[in-house]
Formats: sequence, C-alpha cells, structure tokens
Amino acid sequence: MIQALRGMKDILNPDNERFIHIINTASRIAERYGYQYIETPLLEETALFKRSVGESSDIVGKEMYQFIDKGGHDVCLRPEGTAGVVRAFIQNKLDKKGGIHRFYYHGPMFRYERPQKGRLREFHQFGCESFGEGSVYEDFTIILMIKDIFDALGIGYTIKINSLGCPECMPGYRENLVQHLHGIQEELCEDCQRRIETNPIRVLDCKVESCQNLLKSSPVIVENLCEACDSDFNTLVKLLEAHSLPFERDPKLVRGLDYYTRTAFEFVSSEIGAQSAIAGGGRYNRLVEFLDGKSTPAVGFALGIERIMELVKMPEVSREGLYLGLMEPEAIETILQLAHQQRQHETVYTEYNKKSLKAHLKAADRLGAKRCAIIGEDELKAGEIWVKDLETKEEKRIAIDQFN
RNA sequence: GUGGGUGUAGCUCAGUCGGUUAGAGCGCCAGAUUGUGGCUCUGGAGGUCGCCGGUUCGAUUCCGGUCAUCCACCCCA
Repeated sequence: MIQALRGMKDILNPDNERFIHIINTASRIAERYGYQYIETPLLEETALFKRSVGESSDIVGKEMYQFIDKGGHDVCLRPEGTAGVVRAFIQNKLDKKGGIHRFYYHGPMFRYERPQKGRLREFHQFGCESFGEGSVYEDFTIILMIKDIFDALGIGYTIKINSLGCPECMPGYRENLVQHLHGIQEELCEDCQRRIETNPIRVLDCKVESCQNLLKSSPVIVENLCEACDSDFNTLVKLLEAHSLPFERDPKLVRGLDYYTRTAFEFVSSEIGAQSAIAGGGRYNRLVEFLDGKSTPAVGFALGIERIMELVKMPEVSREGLYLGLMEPEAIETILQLAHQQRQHETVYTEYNKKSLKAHLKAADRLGAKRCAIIGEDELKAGEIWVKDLETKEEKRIAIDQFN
C-alpha cells in the first residue's frame, strides 16, 4: 500500500470541517480589517528564502524541500508565507506605487523536520502581511485581529511580546550581548557557542537550563532600545493593557526568522503539547529592501492551522439536506431527476440501490439529512413520493411534480 | 539528525509463559418489525497478528534487522 509521505496528512472526515471553518473565520475577520486575498506560488527560487528567512536559521539551513528543477533552477517549496508575499509585493511594483497594502493568504508550507505533536512536514498557515504602515498602531491592530480570530474560534491563549529594536539600536545591543556571551562562552551549550557567531540573539531563547542560568545577567533588548523603538514598545504595552489583552513581556522571545524588527509577538496555548506557539509574527521593516524593493515598513503574522484544529470549538450543526432513495428499481429515473432539481438549492444524498425503508432511514439519519424521501411500490403506482422530516418526525406523501 | 514508546478486525485495545479454530467493545450488514431512523435483542461479514530474516518439530508470541507511526530534543506555526 502506498501511503502519504512522512509528516504529510490527508484532511478529511470530521477534520475538514474544522479546517475550513478556521480559514473562513480568519478570512472573514481579515477582510473586516481591510486585508485582501493573495495567492502566491508554493514553489519559489531558493534564493528568496535564503535572503529573507536568513541563512543562519534552521529553516534555511536544514529544513527546506530544496531541489534543482529540470531547467537547472535551484528552487524550493515555501517553508513559510511571508517571503513569497513580499516578493509579490515588490514584483508587482506596489513598493513604488506607495500607499498601504494589506494581504491575507492561507495554504500549505513545507519543512523537512522530524514530525511530532503539532509539527508536520506539510502544514497549513493562515497569514496576513501589512505593507506601508510604520505606526505601532498597526502592530497593535494586527494583534487585535488575531485576538478576534481566536475569540471567534473559541480558542484560549496568552500573548508574548518583545521588541527586537531597529538598525539604530540593535547593532549596539548585539555587540554588547556578544561581548557578554564571550565572557561565559566556555560554559554555554554547544549550540549556543555556535549561535554566538551566527545569531547571538537566539542564544537568549535557548531551552537548555544551564544556559538560562548563565543568561540571567545578560543584557535585555527592551532595556537597550533607542528612543523611537522604546516609545513604540511602551505604546504597544499601554494599548494591550487598555484593551485588557492577556500578555506578558518575554525578553527571550526572538522570532525564528531573521527579518523581524521592533515588535515581535507570539500567541501560545498550553493545551497542544511541546509545540505551543499557535501564531507568531511581528514587524519587519527591512525585509522589503533586503529583497531589492523600495524600503517599506511592514508587519505581519501567521497562525498554524493544524496546531489550532483541536482547540477550535465548532458551532452546533443541525440536520441539513435531503436523502433520496427507492424501494423499486424502476424509480431510479425519477430519483435522479429529483436529485438534480433539489440540488439547485439544497444538499442531496442519493442512494441508487433498492433498500428496505428501514435501511434508507438509517442511512439518512447517519448522513445527518433533514429529510428522507423514498419512492416505494405504492408511491411508484400513484406517481407520488413519501417524505419524512427526521427532526419533527412528520411524514407525508405528495405528488412527484409537487415535490420541492 | 538524536532519544524513547507503539505496530493484532474499519476504530479502540485485550491475548498467546512458543502449539490445532486469535478475542472483546464500538462500527458495518442482515433479521426480530412483508414499508418507519436514534433504543434493545439475535445472527453475520471482516485478520498475510507491519515487513524481512534467524532460532525452533512448530513463531502472531522469542531474537535481529527494517519500515511505519507517536512523543520528546533541536527548531518552529
């Protein structure tokens, strides 16, 4: 038997409803916030991700589905959504056009990792990217939008926030940090020793306990921000407090991708295993110019659909649709004709085979149909159809041409 | 990439200290009710015991390997 590749799942049966419900809910809310749908290719030039996500990240370093296509191009399946949207933004010259552009998207992402709870090789994200608005109010608004989405889905969460500074203050802080880290280098774990050179900020996020103990005295980003970054961060904190959003400051929160500046945030849930981040995002004012566009401030986020699937509270479902069946084979033409007629305005399940009334009712019940309509011997002779409402239990016989 | 757990019916799992015909619950199909769903009762269908090899008179059971899957590390949504 051929089965799906490791870490790749079919979405069917009961899960497909949750999946679609999440996308529909998030899309509806994003549109209310002025976002427009964008679809970008799943496959992009590898260089796009190397330059945006960053060579030092694990995503680019070892998790990409990368290959050379038949034309000799180095391509890879997108490991995340932002890079492609930014590429599209630049390619379509929206950076030069100016103004504000807000996009939402959803679709599969691919990372070659060892699967575990909440982590797949092919997974789905819903994301938003806002271009051209540099105000921290936009950062706040985007967090508020995620809150709206999770509230609408009935999901509990806490928010973690941090600021990653800007070209003004980050380099100084970074240097400071590197110096401090060199001081304790010997005692840090192997990964952290490597990170000092490649991506020192990530050391702060190390999960190794001994490292965390050593890092207690290390400089904190939010205490070393320049005036503008500091002011934005304080404004964000005040706004979150004013709107009673449950958040905590997390100086160790370093978004995994290199392009973030200033605001970084994460929504986490304690109910889904070790992979607790259910949404993450932040501001990335420098990415557009990194990818050869005109410098444009931007902020965005993505949420992991599979990670929130089991947390979503689905709305009550009521019986819906019509079941059509027959007890005399000659009625099949009528059944097919009625099915097509009714499908103009409702869901119709048809059973082509002759079955007992009991079997039909049982099948209709199991499908969750509202009505069960059957043509049996008597009805066939009379040109009628028997209809039962499975909720009210009301039943009647009516002429075929009166059925609706 | 590393570590650990688990592979027996469609699903959840028992079980076999190595022995003839491998079980339960749920689900499915049928009947009880010659045309009335959900409840009940009765019956039935459904299994290469993950795969390959080794030990053995004999392996679903023991051993080795392999594959798959789950959980965790790393990292991230």
